[in-house]
Amino acid sequence: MQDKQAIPSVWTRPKKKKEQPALSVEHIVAEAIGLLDEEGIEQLSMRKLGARMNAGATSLYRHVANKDELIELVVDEVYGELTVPKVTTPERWRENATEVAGSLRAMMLRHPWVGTVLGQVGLKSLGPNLARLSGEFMAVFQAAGFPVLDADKVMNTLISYVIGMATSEAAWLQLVTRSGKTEAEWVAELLPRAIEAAADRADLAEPLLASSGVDPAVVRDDNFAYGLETVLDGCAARLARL
Amino acid sequence: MQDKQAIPSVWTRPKKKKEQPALSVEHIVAEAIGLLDEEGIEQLSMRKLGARMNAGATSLYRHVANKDELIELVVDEVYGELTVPKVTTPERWRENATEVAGSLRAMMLRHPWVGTVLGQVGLKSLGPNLARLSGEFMAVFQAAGFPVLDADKVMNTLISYVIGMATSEAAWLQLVTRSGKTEAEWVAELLPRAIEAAADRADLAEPLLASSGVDPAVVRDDNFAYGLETVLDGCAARLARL
DNA sequence: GGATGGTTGCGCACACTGTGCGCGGCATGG
DNA sequence: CCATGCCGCGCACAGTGTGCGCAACCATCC
Repeated sequence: MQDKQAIPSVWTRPKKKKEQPALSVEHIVAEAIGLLDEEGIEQLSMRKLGARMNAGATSLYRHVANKDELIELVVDEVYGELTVPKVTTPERWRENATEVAGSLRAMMLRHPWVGTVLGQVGLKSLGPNLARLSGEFMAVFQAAGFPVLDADKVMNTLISYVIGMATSEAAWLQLVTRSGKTEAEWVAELLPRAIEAAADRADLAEPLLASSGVDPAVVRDDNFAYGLETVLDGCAARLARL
Repeated sequence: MQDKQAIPSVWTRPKKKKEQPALSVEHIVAEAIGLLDEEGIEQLSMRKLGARMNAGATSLYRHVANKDELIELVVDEVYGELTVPKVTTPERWRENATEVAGSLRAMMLRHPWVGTVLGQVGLKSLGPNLARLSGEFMAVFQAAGFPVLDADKVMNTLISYVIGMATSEAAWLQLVTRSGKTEAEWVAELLPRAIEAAADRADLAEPLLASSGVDPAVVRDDNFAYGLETVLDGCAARLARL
């Protein structure tokens, strides 16, 4: 146990310093995202994060007020992965909205912990990235012809759908990957039980059977696209009604 | 410190037993919901829950496998508060869907912690109440004329929207109530900062200003209703397109 | 030069968490 | 009457977020 340098003796490397970029908010946030992607939200602890950066747990508190603030930073950072396409022509609002919705969903599936965390960070966060995004996304709907007040509500509607859907998908995905089995194995295992549970209503089993052979990821993609089209149809109806 | 009865002496009430219904799964779940409603999710601990029931923390483990299972039970229990109206006429599917969406949102605002927890309990739960509900809700859309496969997807779309919207509302509500201030005070305080942040895009401030004087709860109700109508319009379009 | 003051990393400690283990009392059934 | 099961509980362990104060560094100024 004496190997811990109680005294920085002469031959102990005085630590060239700066060999590591040391700690910084950006670095901490980046490593936190890495840890979250690899191990999930409930495995993120300040101690573990510190260890991953060859640092003590409490050292992080020099750069981050507390864990909640860290999470706010992390969430805004992943929002930064999203980009809203520049509005080309007003007629293309539907393609633009589809693209934004798709990239938001993709981001939430890439970082499955985001969904579980969104409910906890209130709107108090509204980091710079999210602020920029919502502004750019608003522009899409305004260009489409929605008045500002409507554009705001329509945008929230679409985002709510995507977040709701993707959160549920991500929870499922985390459950699957944590079990070690593949998604297809999981549904194959769950399917007979579900069918049995709905034995009295044979029709309820039909959607399950219909997608029994297909790649579950494709099924999820289709379901998402179906709902997205439905919501966009609703937006279009609103737009037509002026 | 000797007051702890190391030995149950004769004059120590041998505890008439059964004076309390003691511990039971139902009782535990009910108290957990009470604690969650009062203090929020991060304040729920087995020790605190035990104390609230005049019991030790670990006593609960006789009836509940672990905290995660408790939460699954609790979530299914609050799903039990929802009721799906009996299908009257197929034409009334829209009213029926509106009613279900509204009661789901109301439940999630009554129990603001539900949203934060939904992302964590995967579909692994699917307790009896949720199973019953989705079956009954499916029936509404089938009666409306949707084929089974479409009814399933349309239902998921609607639910995703409601959950996404209500989760965000609930997070905001929890933030507000935890601060002690009223919702109106909060927005009044936040408004100038938001307007300043969007100084370069004056039109972005318009939605904020438009609702500056109104009761925030009414604004939220309106926004939810607006999005709900939009989604239902999309469903109607799908139905018309057969 | 040397002193000074601010910044950074860290060890320690505290209050708290979920939960496995085993004890001792209780109710029931033979 | 004893035996068998159940139930509540105290103890203990590993792990958490985080406040406090020390030690080492850096840049600045006398």
